[in-house]
Amino acid sequence: MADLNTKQKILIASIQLFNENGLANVRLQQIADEIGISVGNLAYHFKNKEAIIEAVNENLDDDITEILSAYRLFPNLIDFDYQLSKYFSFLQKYPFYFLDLLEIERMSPSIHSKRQHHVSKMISQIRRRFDFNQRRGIIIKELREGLYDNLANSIWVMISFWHAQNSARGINGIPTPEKFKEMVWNLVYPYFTEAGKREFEQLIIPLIKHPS
Amino acid sequence: MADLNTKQKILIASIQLFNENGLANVRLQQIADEIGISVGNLAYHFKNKEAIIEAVNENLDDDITEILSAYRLFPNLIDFDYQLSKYFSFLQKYPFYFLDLLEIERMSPSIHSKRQHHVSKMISQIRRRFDFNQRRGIIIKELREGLYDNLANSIWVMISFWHAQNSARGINGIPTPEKFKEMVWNLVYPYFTEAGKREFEQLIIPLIKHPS
DNA sequence: GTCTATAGAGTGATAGAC
DNA sequence: GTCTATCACTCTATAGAC
Repeated sequence: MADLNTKQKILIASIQLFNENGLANVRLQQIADEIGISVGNLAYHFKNKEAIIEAVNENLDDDITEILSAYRLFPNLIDFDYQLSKYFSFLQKYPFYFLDLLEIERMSPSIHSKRQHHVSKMISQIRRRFDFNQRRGIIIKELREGLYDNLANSIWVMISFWHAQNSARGINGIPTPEKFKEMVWNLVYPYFTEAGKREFEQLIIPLIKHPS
Repeated sequence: MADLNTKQKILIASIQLFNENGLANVRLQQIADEIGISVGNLAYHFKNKEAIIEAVNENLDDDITEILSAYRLFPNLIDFDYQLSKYFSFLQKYPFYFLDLLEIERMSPSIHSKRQHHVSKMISQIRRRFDFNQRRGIIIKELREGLYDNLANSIWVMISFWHAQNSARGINGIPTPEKFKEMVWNLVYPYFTEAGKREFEQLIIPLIKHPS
C-alpha cells in the first residue's frame, strides 16, 4: 500500500471499513486513522463523505459491469459456473453492498438506482440461460408458466442475500466458493434433462466438489 | 388508539416508525411527537431506547412463536399454504425486522440471537414437511443428497428476504399474499409427484389464483 | 498536501418542577 | 404521569496555519 497515492489509500480503507462496520457506522475519523492522515486531509481529497461513497460505488460498478458483460453467445453450464465464481469474488470484496441494502437506499440514491439496473440485467441474463440450455436439450420444457422467471429471480436472491443469510443463521465459518455454487446449482438441478444431468455430473460436479 | 395506555401507544408508534425509517434512524423525539407526548415522558415509561426495542422484540417474538407452533402432526399442502399466509402477515407487520438485519445485529444482540433460534426452527420445520409429504407420495424421492436441505433453506431465504428483494429490484406496487405464496410454491413445484401435482392443482392453485 | 482547531447541528439521557 | 430545561457527547464540515 506504500506506493499508492493518498486518494487510492482512502478508497481502499473506506471499502474495508464499510464492509466491517456498515456504511452509516464508518466515521471520517476512522478512515483517516486507518491510513494515518488527518480528517482535514481527508476533506482535501474528498469534499465530503458522500463523495467517498460515490467513488467507492464507481469501483464497485466497474466490477459488476465486467462480470455481467462476460455473458456471451454460448452460455453453457461451464460458463455459468465460471460466472458464479466471479459473483462469489464480488460478494467477498463488497459485503457492505449486500448487507447495507436499506441504508444504501437511504443514504445514497445513486448507488440504489445503479443497483436496480444491475439487478434487472443479472436476472434477465440468468433467465436467458434457461432458454439457451432448453434448446440444447439440457433443461426440460417449462412445467408451468412463469416457473423459469421465478427460478431466475430465486437464483438472484440466493446469490445476493448470501451474506445476509449467513448472518441471520449465525453461520460464522469461512465461506467457500464451492458451497456457494452448490447452493445455486441445487436450485437448477430438478430442471435438468437426463442429458443435462450427465453434463452436470461430468463438468460441474468436479468444480464444486474438488476445487482446483 | 384513544383507549390505549401510553406504554402501548409508544410501542405501536415505535413499530410504525421502525418500519418506515429503520431502527437506527428513529429518534426518541419522533416517537414522542407521533403520539403527542414529551421525550421526558417517554423516558418515564422506557428507561432508554434499548428498552423500547426490547419491548418491541417481545411482541414480535410472541407473533413468530405462535406461527411456528402452528405446525402440527399433519403438515399437508393446505397446512403449509396457511402457514405461508401467516408468514406474509408477519412480514407486513414488521418489515424493519427483515430489512434492518445487520443494524439489528449491531444494535441489539438479544434480537439477533432470538432470530437465529427462530430461523433454525423455521428451516427444520420446512424440511420436515418434505419428509412427511414424501411418505404421503406427494413429493418425489430426493434426487441428490442434500437437495431437500438446500430447498428448505432456499424457501426460508425467499420468505425472509421478500421485502429486501422487492426493495433491491425497485418494485413498489402493493404486495399481495398470492404473489408471495406463488413464489414459494414455485420452488417446490418440480419436486411434486404426479399425485402431488394433482393435489396442488386442486387445493393450492385456487388459493393463490383466486384469493377469498 | 497536510495539519490543528473549532463551529454547528444533532441525539440520548437525566434532573427537577408541576 | 407529564412536562421543560439542560448536560454530555458524537459527528461532519470548514477555516486557516504550515
